[in-house]
Amino acid sequence: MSTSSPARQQSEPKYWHLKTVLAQALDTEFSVGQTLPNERELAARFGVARATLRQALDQLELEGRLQRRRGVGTTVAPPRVGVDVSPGRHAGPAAEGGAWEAVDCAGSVPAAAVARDLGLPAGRPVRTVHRVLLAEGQPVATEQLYLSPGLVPAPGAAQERGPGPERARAVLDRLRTVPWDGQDRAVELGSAGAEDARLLDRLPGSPVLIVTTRYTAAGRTAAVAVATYRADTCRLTFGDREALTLTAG
Amino acid sequence: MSTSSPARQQSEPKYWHLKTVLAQALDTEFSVGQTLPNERELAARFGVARATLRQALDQLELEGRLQRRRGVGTTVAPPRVGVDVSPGRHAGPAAEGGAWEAVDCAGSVPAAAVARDLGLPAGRPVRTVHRVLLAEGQPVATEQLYLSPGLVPAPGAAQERGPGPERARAVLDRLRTVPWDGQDRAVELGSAGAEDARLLDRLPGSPVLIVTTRYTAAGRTAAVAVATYRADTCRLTFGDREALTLTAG
DNA sequence: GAGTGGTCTAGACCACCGG
DNA sequence: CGGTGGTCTAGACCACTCT
Repeated sequence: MSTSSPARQQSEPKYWHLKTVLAQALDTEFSVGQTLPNERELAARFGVARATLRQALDQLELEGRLQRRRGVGTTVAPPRVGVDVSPGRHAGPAAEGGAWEAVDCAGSVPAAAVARDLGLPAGRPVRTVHRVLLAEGQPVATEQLYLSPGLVPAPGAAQERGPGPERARAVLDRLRTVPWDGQDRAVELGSAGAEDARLLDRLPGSPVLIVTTRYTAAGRTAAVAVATYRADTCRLTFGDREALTLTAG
Repeated sequence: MSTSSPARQQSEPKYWHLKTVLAQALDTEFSVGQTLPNERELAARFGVARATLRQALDQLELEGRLQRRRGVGTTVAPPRVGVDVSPGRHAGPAAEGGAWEAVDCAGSVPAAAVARDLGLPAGRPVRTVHRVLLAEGQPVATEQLYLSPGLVPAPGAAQERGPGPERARAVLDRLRTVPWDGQDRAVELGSAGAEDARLLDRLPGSPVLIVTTRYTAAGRTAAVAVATYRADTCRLTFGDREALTLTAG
């Protein structure tokens, strides 16, 4: 890192250098949860425009090192929480650990790609279970579980009238009786929609990890789960590494 | 989308609405590979400042719908390519599909977290194999494979003198003879460092998916791979879904 | 109401790519 | 060289949270 090294690349952006300096400061001069000086003061201290400082903060937030809340301030984020997303051989969508909390069950129109996976025409509503994953008391993921028609019997009048969470749990119970063949998963980067952002206590457009799981039963895709994880606070784990199973790490 | 809907949320940001409009235009009026009007013209056309337009484009690029190249322009991106990252029971780090290309083998200092996984003191260099994953002719991921000392014998003088790729392949060959117990993986969001960005043909700071794999042999972590995937162009798949195995999907 | 981060503007200049 | 996206500025106002 000596400045005397010859023929360095031309013009390192200010925000990049700023990010490096800030990252080092976070390691040495701040502790988790501590509040940083406000953006206007930081910008002045470093002699840059606020927009430039924000570019550096944006990246640090993306890497999960900072947490910003409007009206409150910027704090040093704790290490990302590990969330186990292992396939688990013949487990169905309702067989996850106990941290998922059923929210509601209703009909909704899946995205075109999901409808295709289910072998249905686009635009048609299907029974959908909505769940939220809590880690350390905070919601870190939301999931929409789209069910193939006829997978579970139509709900009785009793459950249909009940409150949302109760209806959802009733459907999940029935899903446990389905003989599942297997599943496959995909992870990609996305940005939170308005609804997901609200549930995750983030701003719309925040980066999220989207996990799409296809569950197969009787030789075809019978359910598709689209889970949206906060990218700033979550690390998805596959395998037996230290992940939150019941209590937090 | 009717504006007459009552009690909508207060003040939708301009860039958010802009993103929605652009996303729809991409679906209906543009085809993959097509070049969009330049940013100054788009901003003028929508009656916003260029910075605001760029905020919308940033999100669309994050979602993998656009591809921007300095000095060239903004084009409509093809669908993300699926990359299989399935664990594969007792496979070692050298047992992947044929798309990985060995680049070099040298000594390097792993990050503190990696050193801890390997049971080594921080700051100590270890033998490291560097690989690049090509998909459709383009590099989409880079990987540093950190090896526990003593895992493979010191290289003979012949390989030590050879060019980088040859040295790397020689080490990978030796790794295939190691009896591996298993592995576990974690996926998280990060931003590309200067070196990774160069190899992936991206700007520093670009969002990447970081896959950390720990390989165990003889009951302990004997190798750690840190792979960096372009988040804009890659979808990581676990399972038997349509992923690129030999040729592209 | 005071203070924070989020949005937005209208410019300027720079780095890079292609012809 | 001209045109593109990338960086940067110095402001302004807004939405939100807390007191």
